[in-house]
Amino acid sequence: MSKENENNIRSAKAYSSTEIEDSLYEKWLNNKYFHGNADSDKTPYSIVIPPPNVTDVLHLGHALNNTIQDILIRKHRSEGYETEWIPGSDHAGIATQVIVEKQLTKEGTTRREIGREKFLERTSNWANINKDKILNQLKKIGCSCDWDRTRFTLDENLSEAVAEVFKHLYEKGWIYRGNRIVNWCPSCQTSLSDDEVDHKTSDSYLWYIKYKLKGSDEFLSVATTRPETMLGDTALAVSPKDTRFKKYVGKTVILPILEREIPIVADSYVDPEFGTGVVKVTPAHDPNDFEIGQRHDLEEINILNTDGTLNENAGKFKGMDRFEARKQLLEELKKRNHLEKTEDYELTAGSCYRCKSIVEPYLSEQWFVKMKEMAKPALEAVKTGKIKFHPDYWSKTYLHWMENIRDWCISRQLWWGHRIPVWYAEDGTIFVSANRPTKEQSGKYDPETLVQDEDVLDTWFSSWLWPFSTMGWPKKTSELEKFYPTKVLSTGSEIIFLWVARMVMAGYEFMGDIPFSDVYIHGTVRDANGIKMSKSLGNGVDPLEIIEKHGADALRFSIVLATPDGQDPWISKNTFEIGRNFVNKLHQVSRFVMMRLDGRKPELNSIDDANLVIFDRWILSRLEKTIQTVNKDFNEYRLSSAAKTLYNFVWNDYCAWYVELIKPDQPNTPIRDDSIRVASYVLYQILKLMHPFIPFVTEYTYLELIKLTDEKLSETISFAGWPTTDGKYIDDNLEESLEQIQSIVTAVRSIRAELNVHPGKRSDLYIRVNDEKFGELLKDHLDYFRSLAKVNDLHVGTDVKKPLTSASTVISGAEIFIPLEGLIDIDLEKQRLNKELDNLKNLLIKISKKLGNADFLERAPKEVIEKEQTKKEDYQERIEKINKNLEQILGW
RNA sequence: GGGCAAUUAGCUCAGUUGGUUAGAGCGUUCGGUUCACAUCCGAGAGGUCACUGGUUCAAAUCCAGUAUUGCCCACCA
Repeated sequence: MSKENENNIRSAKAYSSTEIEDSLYEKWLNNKYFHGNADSDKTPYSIVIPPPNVTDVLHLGHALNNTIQDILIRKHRSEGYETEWIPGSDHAGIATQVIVEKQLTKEGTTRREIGREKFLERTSNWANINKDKILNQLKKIGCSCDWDRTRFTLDENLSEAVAEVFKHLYEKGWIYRGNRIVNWCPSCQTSLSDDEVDHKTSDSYLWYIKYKLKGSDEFLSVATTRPETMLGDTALAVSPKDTRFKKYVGKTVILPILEREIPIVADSYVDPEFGTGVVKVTPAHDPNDFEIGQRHDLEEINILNTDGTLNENAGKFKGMDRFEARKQLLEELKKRNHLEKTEDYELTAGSCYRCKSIVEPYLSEQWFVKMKEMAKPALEAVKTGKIKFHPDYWSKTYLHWMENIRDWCISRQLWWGHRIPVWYAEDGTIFVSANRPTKEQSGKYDPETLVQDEDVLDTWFSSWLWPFSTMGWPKKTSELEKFYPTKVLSTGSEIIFLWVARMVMAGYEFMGDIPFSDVYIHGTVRDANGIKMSKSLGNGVDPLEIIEKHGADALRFSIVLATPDGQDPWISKNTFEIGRNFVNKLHQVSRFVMMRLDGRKPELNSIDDANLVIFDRWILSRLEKTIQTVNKDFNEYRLSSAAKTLYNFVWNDYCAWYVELIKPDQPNTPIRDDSIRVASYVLYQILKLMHPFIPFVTEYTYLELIKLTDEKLSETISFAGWPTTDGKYIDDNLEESLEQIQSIVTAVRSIRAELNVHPGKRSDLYIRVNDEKFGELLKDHLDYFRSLAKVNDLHVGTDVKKPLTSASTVISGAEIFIPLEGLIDIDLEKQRLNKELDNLKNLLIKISKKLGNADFLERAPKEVIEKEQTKKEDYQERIEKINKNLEQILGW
């Protein structure tokens, strides 16, 4: 061992992540380990990142999601796949624009004042700064993305893809312009998709308004939650089955205040049970009324301006804000005796997911995409298992939505985004083109007179192309050839519809193939009280703070461990201690093993197993089982389980038992050759297995370890390979034997602790075994567990006699005596034995009952009965022995 | 209203084809200056597996219902 290396290993008692992580990451970048080669012969394994919004600073949800992706990528990189993880970010239309507009408001100006061009420039600058911040945060976490292929949804090529897709769908007749009721946010001045509207209940009223029948003194009463919309009423509707109102259908009523004549129609939408059984129909301001209007050919009267004030159709209420107008209108109705009554009512109203304003259903001209046809193959893909959800139950959610899919409103009244590639001539003729059409394209129209649509496309209209637009589509690139389709998409459940489903549709429509075969849905990160973490609530934990304090490895490992498969993790700040402690533990045991090689060469790639003792073989058996379990967990996307499996193997099997077992009983003696070789071999496998989870400490340790060997090994653990297993060392009998030894050690420790024997004090140990074979096993390996049980002289055999004053305990197959002259409190010892006795007696009663049941004996499988029989005998035997020991105590 | 999930120790969770003395980590109690690690080591206490029925020789595990919680979807003027 070199002096420098020795110093490295021996210094730094506790692991210090901060000194190590940044420099390792830089090295990885400089060596381009993360770059996927599109011309490689290796099997591809690719992932596209769910692009974080440029408005987001990294929160724990990102940390979790990106750690998951990095684990999958790193694992497959180790396995020898050509991995490609494409990073990037999303321009996040509304969210970004709202932030910049807020800044403008503070500065006393508005976007309209500074103009489109300036506004976009400013927004773009802001987005670029934030974008870099976010991507750097991903680097801090250790994400092994291919930064050479970093993308942004507004990149030139991605914009080209958007325009191409728009054109393709338009020409296919699947994009159309329609008059539809959209959700309008008067504050953001934009339409919102259904998914962007939050529905919240609040205490409100149900107002009953009386409409006078024309040419009669009769009135029809109508219940409404939004009285101001009556200004846009163009009909009343009743149920066709409602006998009460049959006679009125076809007649007209006089709309109060505006005195407009409107018809009474019959429509099955109306529920006779609700309210008065008569509905006011406002086609321009309610989606259901709009449909009634379509069926009955009713006029659509819009009474609102885009900012939520009332327009000229509102008569004297013109110019008033919608809520003020409601107040005044109600006054007026009351005055004119048209308000019959007012009831308390729990109202559900839509609010803008961003600014929380109450959303207005609003009639406007928007662009839509027909979805029904595209949904068909996407539906099949999940039904037939071509695309699998993990956990599987999310596929139900997906299918349910797909089966009831509705057309997608893709226009947004914003400036920040992909401008709709549509140009209008004065007579309304439409040209679809990203740039101003040329003379050849525009035919008889002068291109200079064409005007581009003012609106931009929904943010998701670029996101849904992400799996292939990031790879260069519509160009035919080698990246597409190599890395499409990707393997897995990892995301939260909240965007299964918004994003996942649409990507599947786009994949089929534009690539003719699925975009990914697996969808991994992870939980939503919650705080210690189960509340969803969010910036606005201020209950978020900053990942960077955790990294600074405990290291990225600790953050990664903790959060994966804390996230149950398919469920929401509850995270508090000390959640991360588990990872920090574990990383330190691994670091400590690595130091120990490397030090205790004492200059000998480790064996890393294979193990000479000629002279191995039981403990060596045991840890190899455990190792192989661990590899198998971890592989299985990975196949099922059970990352939390994989982490837990590794945690237990490293901490319990390796550190607590194996490393303790191989420590010589005498100080300053080298560990026996074969055991330290096995220890270093297993350590090496551990590093490889753990690397996807905790990349930094494992790389650091790996680099230290390979300095000690002459074996030709990769310069980075990234390409060191994934541990293989052929089950060669798996030996259940041997594991069972070791468990017996462990239970003896534990039993001895337990007695000593309960009798308050000082941990440093050694004592003799007598073990009376039932059969000689077990005795031989113990005798053969005395030295190796002597120190664990603090034993001086050890007596093992079938005929060992119990020393006069000794504590005793009984385990399966053996009786254990510890002579403790003068140290034993007789009452305490009696208590101890009686407790054990009671426990066993209860078990015996239960099992006797079971074995006394004729049905059980008749119907249960033979093995089960035999097993129970053996257990019963074991309990009986132990009871007898304890009884004897108790009797003996009485003789003291 | 519809759908999906969850309910196991004080807390966070395992328990994958029914047979375990129902486990882990944290917390808690007791004891520890052993030359890898106090970010540690050893030992202990702590559970009618939400409730009620059913299926079965056998249920934390399967079925039905109830309750509570969370999420998603749709929303009745």
